[in-house]
Amino acid sequence: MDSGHINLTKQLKINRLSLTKSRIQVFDYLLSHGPLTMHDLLMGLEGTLDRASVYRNVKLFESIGMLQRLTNGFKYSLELSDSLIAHHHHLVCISCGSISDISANKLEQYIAAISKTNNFRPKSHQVEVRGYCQGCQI
Amino acid sequence: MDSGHINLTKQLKINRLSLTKSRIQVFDYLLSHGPLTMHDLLMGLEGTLDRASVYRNVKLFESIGMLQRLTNGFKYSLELSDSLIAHHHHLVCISCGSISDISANKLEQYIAAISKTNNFRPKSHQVEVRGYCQGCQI
DNA sequence: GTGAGTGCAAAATGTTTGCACACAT
DNA sequence: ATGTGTGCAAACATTTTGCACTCAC
Repeated sequence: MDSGHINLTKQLKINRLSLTKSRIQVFDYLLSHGPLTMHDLLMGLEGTLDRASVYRNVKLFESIGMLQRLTNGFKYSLELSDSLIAHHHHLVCISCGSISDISANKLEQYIAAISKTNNFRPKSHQVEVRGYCQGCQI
Repeated sequence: MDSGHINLTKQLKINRLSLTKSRIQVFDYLLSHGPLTMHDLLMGLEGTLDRASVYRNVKLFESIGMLQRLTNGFKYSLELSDSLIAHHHHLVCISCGSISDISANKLEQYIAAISKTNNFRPKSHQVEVRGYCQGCQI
């Protein structure tokens, strides 16, 4: 899907970086799979792409703000940033490590309201809820 | 200071874990040095404590909810969690760097509600709003 | 006394780097 | 054409594990 690469192409162009096959592959994989561990990303691209290239491009995407890293215990997950996908927050399972996205409009409203009450002009915010996912509540 | 270990002792007892010298050392180090990288923690305890024990106890503290890992730029930091220090959130000014505490009951309630809707059992959460404080909104 | 916790050293994992070749512009 | 990006393999860093010994209860 070329249409899906518009953002990638644009971001790379802005930063005077080449649009390469590797970068498209990493981007596509991130786009089609939610928050991913580096391990999963490496596995998903194994055989197609060298580990070093995955690391290099993840780092590069991070440095130009296309990608964010969510830490979770000793592990972390990767996902495209808000500028590329809809703004959302996270439910992090402290048992199995899975991370789910949640969109919570009311939460946004409350944050806006609280900020206003405190004469604060919000620019960005981050909400992370840690606990047990459905499968880990045995 | 034995008084500082009351919480540690209690938490360990609740979880039927031993109060050991290593655990006291890790706890004390976290208590006296705010958010820390794992590397800093290891360095700080080097010579006193084996790396493996630090990892094991950090993991253990985390598993019983005494310790939280925070995203700090692209690294992670460790710090004692809300169960040991007063729960609150932050308004971080990206201009002057000032940080205000906020307590937001509605936010707490809403986070609980969202979790329920998602069949998620929350244990802790973290909210950070970044923006401009009153004095910096010129 | 006994099981949980520790240090040690080695293994397993995860990440980075140097270099020669290949590809995007 | 030429400088950027890549694969490969080795170096380096981080985290985990097995085992025998020690300590907390």
